[in-house]
Amino acid sequence: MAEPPRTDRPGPGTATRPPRPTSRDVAQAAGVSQATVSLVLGDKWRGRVSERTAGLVRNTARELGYRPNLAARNLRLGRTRTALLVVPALTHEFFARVYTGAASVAAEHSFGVVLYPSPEGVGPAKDPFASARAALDGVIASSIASEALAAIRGTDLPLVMLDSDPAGSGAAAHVNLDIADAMRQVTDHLLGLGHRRITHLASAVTSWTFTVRADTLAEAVRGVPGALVRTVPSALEVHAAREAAERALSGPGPRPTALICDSDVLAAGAVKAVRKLGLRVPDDVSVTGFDDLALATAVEPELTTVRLPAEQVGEHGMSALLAILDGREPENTVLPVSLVIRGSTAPPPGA
Amino acid sequence: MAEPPRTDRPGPGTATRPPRPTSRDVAQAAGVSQATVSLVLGDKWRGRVSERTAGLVRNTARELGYRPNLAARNLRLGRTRTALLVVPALTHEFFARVYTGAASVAAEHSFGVVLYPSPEGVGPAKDPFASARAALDGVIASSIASEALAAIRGTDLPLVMLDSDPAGSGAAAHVNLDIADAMRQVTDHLLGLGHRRITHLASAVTSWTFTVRADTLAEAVRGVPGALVRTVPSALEVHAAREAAERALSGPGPRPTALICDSDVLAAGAVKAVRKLGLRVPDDVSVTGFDDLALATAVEPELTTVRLPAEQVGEHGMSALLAILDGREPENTVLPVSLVIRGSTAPPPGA
DNA sequence: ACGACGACGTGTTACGTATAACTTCTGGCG
DNA sequence: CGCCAGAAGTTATACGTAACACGTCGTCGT
Repeated sequence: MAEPPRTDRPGPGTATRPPRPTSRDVAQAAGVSQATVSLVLGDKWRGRVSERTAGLVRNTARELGYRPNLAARNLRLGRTRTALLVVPALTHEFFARVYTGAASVAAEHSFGVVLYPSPEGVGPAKDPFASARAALDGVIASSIASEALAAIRGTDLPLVMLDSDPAGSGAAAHVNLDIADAMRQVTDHLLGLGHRRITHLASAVTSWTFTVRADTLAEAVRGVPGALVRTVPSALEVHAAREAAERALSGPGPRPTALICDSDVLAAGAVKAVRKLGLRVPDDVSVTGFDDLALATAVEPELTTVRLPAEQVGEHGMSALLAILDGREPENTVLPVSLVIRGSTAPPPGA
Repeated sequence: MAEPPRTDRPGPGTATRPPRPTSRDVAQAAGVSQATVSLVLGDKWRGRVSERTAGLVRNTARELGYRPNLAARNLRLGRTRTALLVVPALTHEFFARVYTGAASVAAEHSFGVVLYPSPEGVGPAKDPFASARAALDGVIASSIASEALAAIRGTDLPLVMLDSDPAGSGAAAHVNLDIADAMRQVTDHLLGLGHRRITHLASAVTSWTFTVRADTLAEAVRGVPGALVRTVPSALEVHAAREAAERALSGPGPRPTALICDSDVLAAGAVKAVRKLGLRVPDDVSVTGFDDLALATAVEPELTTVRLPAEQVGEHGMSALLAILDGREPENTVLPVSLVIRGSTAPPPGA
């Protein structure tokens, strides 16, 4: 049924639009000078313009439907009150939430946020600015390819990095999640339940946040007698994860009793794999996720996972950028995370 | 464990930035006039500037790291190559995908897309432009509150509406999904399996797309002997949906054998409700979704649902806007949808 | 030999705003 | 009466770019 899109043509449509009124038009209509209009509308008229004139100007502006020309203002002021947010993909709920947080703080300060969805992973992402058709005051970047990072550096725009390596990034500020602590909590939880054979279903893309997880996990089990960790990489997609998890569970050697997944998406795939092999979660195999997406409570059993405060990441990132633009000292923040224990983890069978 | 965020202060940080080079700086360095630089870099020099000079200018520009000042260009040209996309919330995968589609078409034409996440449902959303700190060429709006619509009309910016009532919206173009056809396919599928007692788990927000679904469903079962449809509204959230579905399944009268949900999110909640009552999907109760989100294949059983081409909605919307801005006639499009049959539907028990 | 024409550029202007610097007027005070 | 201070505006300018309308050659046709 590959029915083609139906299309038809509407009426005349393109009406000729009258030119937008400028501040000079308002001035003329109100019988004052353009400068006065600018003063009044810019709220800088205290002691410079009489109350009566100010009111007159404001009314005239409203009647004419005056809206200031942003391009002209930006040119005059040399800043745009606009920040660029660079993320791998908006369809990942985590990044959508980061955007939401950043945009809400921005709005409070009359700032805007434009997005540059850098192609996932190592994709081109050569130049965020070829595509970002806006004048920018600063950049907030998350999980970004190094070529893109270089392009940003070349612009000498202030840069805030999110959830990425704090060392040598050249960023003016960092907002990080306490990923190491998160992984430690997950590991402690599983070890405490009695699990010893653990498989780490990891993201195939290697960025700082994922590297830290693997390293922390390795370190956390060191010295625990009998503990054994294996790592299996997977693309961040349910069915890729299902296949990877299936291989991990049915491979040679003793079957793992717990799967630590780098994302709730991977965990959902892992759950499907367990079921497909005729086993049950959490009775036979425990599964943990990461992120606490909406997905985590939509699947069954609901996922034990790490709640990452995505909105806060965006909020703090934007705040840091605003501080920099204000000439203030930005704060490097490390946000705490929390383990949310739900139904996908339990003691291993026979414990 | 409400551990507060740790913060610390980085080094000096705010280095004094050298002023960005302008086209005049490039001109001086290359020993030509600013006009020539503008011609060369604007690719309008064919037959006006010698090949050699053009090359010289381009090299000098690159060496100085020249990037044109967008604000100045926008002021001069009177357009910004920027569109505003108004959506309820980016954290809904559907809208994130609409954005992605719109942004990709925009990028091909050196356009940018800025977002205005209008508070969901009837929220304030008074003025998309108070928050949209960008100069705009046009607006694309989806599922928008009527106050916001009025604010947009007041700006005489060209408006393209997505998935909304084609009648009397004042939009210059519409991109719609064939929602009625979608609901007809769902209904036919379930009726064909033998279902007669059907509950419609509907969205509590009443926008065009949801109204059409209810109307179409009512019409589709008309004349089918014994067919009975009830409607239960719910917020677009898994747990709200679970509770609504639970009430629907355990209420008085004969239990429905099928749940038609207005969203995969609602369907996921419905599945949980069925399970909680000790019943099975699809053996005891069939469940259908809408949207075909990632969620649809993450839950078990995988959802029978309607695939909505979200990216295409965004793409067509942006194309229509570009057409309008070009002075061409925009196309009003109705995109076809398709029913995806997976594991959440089956014949009713005892059929 | 002379005018015309093409090739190659340049001078100049306007876009709409914010603001520094200047003018004008009124009243008050010595 | 003379002068100054403040109130209330206005004039003028710059931000960086794009593009229109000219200039200035050298060459070619007749």
